[in-house]
Amino acid sequence: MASKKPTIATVAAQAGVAVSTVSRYLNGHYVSGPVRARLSEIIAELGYSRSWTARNLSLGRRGSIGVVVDSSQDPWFVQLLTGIEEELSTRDTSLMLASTELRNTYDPALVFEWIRDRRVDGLIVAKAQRRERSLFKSAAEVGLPAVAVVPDENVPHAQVLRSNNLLAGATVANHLADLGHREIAFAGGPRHSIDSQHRERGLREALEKRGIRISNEHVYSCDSWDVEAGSAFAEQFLEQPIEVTALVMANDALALGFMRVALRRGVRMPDDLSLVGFDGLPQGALIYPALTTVFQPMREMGRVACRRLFEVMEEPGRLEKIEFLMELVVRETTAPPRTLKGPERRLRPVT
Amino acid sequence: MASKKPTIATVAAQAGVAVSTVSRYLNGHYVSGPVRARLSEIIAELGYSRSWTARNLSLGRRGSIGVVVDSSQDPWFVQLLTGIEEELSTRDTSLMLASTELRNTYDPALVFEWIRDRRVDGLIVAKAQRRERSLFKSAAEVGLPAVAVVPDENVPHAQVLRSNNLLAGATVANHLADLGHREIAFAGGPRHSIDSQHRERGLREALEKRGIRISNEHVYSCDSWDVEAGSAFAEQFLEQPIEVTALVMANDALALGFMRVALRRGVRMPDDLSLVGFDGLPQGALIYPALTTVFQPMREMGRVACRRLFEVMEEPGRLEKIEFLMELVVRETTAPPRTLKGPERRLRPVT
DNA sequence: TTGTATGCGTTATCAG
DNA sequence: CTGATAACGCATACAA
Repeated sequence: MASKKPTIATVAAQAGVAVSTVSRYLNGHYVSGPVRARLSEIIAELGYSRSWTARNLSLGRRGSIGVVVDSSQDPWFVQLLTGIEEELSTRDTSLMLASTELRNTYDPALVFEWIRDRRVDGLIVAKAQRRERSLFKSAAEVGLPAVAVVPDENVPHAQVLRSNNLLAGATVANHLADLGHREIAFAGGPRHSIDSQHRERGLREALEKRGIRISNEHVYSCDSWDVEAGSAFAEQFLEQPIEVTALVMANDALALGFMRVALRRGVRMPDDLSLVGFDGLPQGALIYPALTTVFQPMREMGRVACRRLFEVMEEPGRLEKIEFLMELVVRETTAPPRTLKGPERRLRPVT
Repeated sequence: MASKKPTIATVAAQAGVAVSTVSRYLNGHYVSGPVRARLSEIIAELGYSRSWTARNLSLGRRGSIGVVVDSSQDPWFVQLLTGIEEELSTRDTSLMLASTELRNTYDPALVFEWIRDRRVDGLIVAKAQRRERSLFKSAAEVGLPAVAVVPDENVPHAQVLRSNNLLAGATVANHLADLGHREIAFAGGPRHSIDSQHRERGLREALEKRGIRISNEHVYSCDSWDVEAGSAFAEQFLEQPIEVTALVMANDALALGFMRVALRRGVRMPDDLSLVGFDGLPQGALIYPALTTVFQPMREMGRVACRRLFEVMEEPGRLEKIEFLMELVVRETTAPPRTLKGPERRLRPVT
């Protein structure tokens, strides 16, 4: 039973050198060969390891970063988190989580506390919206580095990681056009969402290049980005005969919500309707039929976000924008359209 | 632009008292009324807030706890994490995440480092298995408090949170019996899993009380707990005509995996087969048909795990076992069995 | 290359 | 009730 945890002083005494020498050794600064050897030996023997708290205090840092998101339950976020975790595991840094909607109502108070109290060395904010503006602002005011991952908004005060939604939309367009679809609908997220707009625009423009137009009456929008909104949309959309052969929804969550209702009402995908989402959530692959989607490298984004944050923490540097490409993942909800105009267009509601 | 961040000394000077007095004020110890008032005023005016690093150093703690799990992607874990987060947000404590299977292979090295280096004040280990034994052991050796959340194993050195799987199994039994099922199958998790065994036993015993026996050839087991294993099982199980009217799977992930394959092969639930899982993952409610399950209060367990950990951190206390009840959630995959023995038992594979 | 001295911001101890 | 002062464990100018 070790009497007490050895400190740098214990090691120094044992080795007959000054603590500063040990400190230098620990940090890989100059120490003579013999001393280095002796130290390494003693440290091993003592089972010494330095105190991160003391180190942090001395270095004037907190040793932890803050990660902010609407809800840590979000499957999208979970992927991002894994990336962050991966990067963090090599960095002697812990993380604090803040779900701004932890209790069903938006409450960023905790994050503001972090900023005010300098509780964290940096901030990663996922999917920031307009309401997060003031948060970035106060972070910037106290010189706290921040990176925004796929913010659906202009973020003037932070490093920014984005996906190329325009290209993503185009990818979908080509996929559907290749399959032979010419009647296509788009259901966006909230109207003001830039991401949604980009995905739509990418889709439309690429479609137009191939001579396909999305008529305005086939463009819809949902009030939020979540599964429920997708279901609500489906209830409406499926109320009347389907006039298109493919439906593109602005993200996977919406699409998943749509699918549940559609399946329950007897709409078969891709037979009666091809469906595409965006994001590439693992969930989409676990259901039947598996959802065709455009994959966003969330995990890699998590790693990069973290790395970039550390870069800026070490030396303030310019604000950067980093862009990621999304990649089409064809699964089971897309197929060539069935001969249209037949009298037997199916839509049999479940009793 | 604030010249520098005010420290406790700044406040003390400004108020004309000693730092120790300010410290006492901060910690709610004895200070006279007038001083208290003056201090509160000055602190507000200065925008002072104390340094958590310094505080931690002085108190000899790390200010962060470690949370260990196979994979932080696990939807079950995500629920638990939310509970932990909730509790943590009131506690000036951050968390470190360790996924022991972050890189596809089991590697608990990081956690052992935490323990050796005393990087954390406590440990929450989710779903510990036999392989985590040594981890709890070394934590105990250095006096690091640990709590195990639904370990599938005996854990001698930690606080333990469990669910009553026996009762959960019985709940399912009664539900199915009430619906009129008499031919029931059970597909467990890994053979050595205690949880799986308990769920099975609870099911069997309650069923037997109602005069229903599960024949041994209708008891299966999967190699792991995940979706893929469920799918693999389905491929086998559905190879031959279904001989039961209901199937109970040992958790939701397995059931979800089963469903995907079953649906693709044209097996309809609950028409052709009733299906039940355990855990109550949100995912189960988002698909069609929604999965009937037995809900485990993961989020509350997260909160309790965290609270209990803090209790033990503050004063070592005895090892405790806390038990939670699971609750039947009837959704769409269970219904009365269709008249059996008809010639028209359906099993139409998709081409 | 190494040692000395000081700072990091708090808390706790122990006189007053 | 309040004020010095010593930890807490490490890093880093600066001197040697």
